[in-house]
Amino acid sequence: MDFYTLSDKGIEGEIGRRIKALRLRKNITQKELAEATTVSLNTIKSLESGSGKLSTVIAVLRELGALDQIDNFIPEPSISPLQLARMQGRQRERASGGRRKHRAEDDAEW
Amino acid sequence: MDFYTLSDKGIEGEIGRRIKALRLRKNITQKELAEATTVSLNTIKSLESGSGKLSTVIAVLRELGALDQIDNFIPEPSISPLQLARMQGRQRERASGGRRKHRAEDDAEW
DNA sequence: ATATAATAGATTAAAAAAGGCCCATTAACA
DNA sequence: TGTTAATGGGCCTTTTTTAATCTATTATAT
Repeated sequence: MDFYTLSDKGIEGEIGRRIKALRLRKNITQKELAEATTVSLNTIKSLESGSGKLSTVIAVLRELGALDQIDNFIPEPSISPLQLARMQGRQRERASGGRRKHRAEDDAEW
Repeated sequence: MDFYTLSDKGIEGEIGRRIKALRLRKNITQKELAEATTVSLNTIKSLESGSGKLSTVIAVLRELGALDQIDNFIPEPSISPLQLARMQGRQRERASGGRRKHRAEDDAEW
């Protein structure tokens, strides 16, 4: 599935559908899920239709036993040897290049 | 990394840190990211500290070129042959068992 | 070493989500 | 087939997020 072909709204909807599918696979009702996560039934409904807070997603995924997926979601970005060399081993804390007239094309170089 | 050992707040923080790391890896400032996603600078700050809406996460991940990760995040749940048989091929649309006195232990059977 | 851009934090108002409640529809049970 | 629990949608109030702006700190380029 290529999410880049979808609009933001489209992606939200797809995520909602998948969460619902996860819940149904465990045969849990929205009400049960709401009670288990201590969020309201309304919030579960909204989430399954695509809108909600990040914290809600996390609470629900925990209850559905799908928390480990988050690791793939936003993986710990690894540092390229090239960058590591350029920065003498230190981690960059701020984006930079601001004082340049024309910012160099972002080097996505690896 | 085992997210189940973290609290919800802890996970939110970790996600924020990873998004920030993704941004820094591309050497983009918060301001630039805000303009590119048409969300405010404030919202980017908040997101990187762990709070925000699902829609904000999506917009930011799109801009950072990490949208494809969502597929792993909440994978399309596959149906087990067992369940498929029980339901005569139809997809379940509602959780059930509600009319039972004591709900059977959720069969996570595959 | 200095200058400055990047970032964190705080405040106020507007927008959206969350929470609680009610009503209508219908999938799934018996 | 009849019953009813599960779900969706609306409405209202409370809480949280977003947005805009300002101040303070400090990493980074020169």
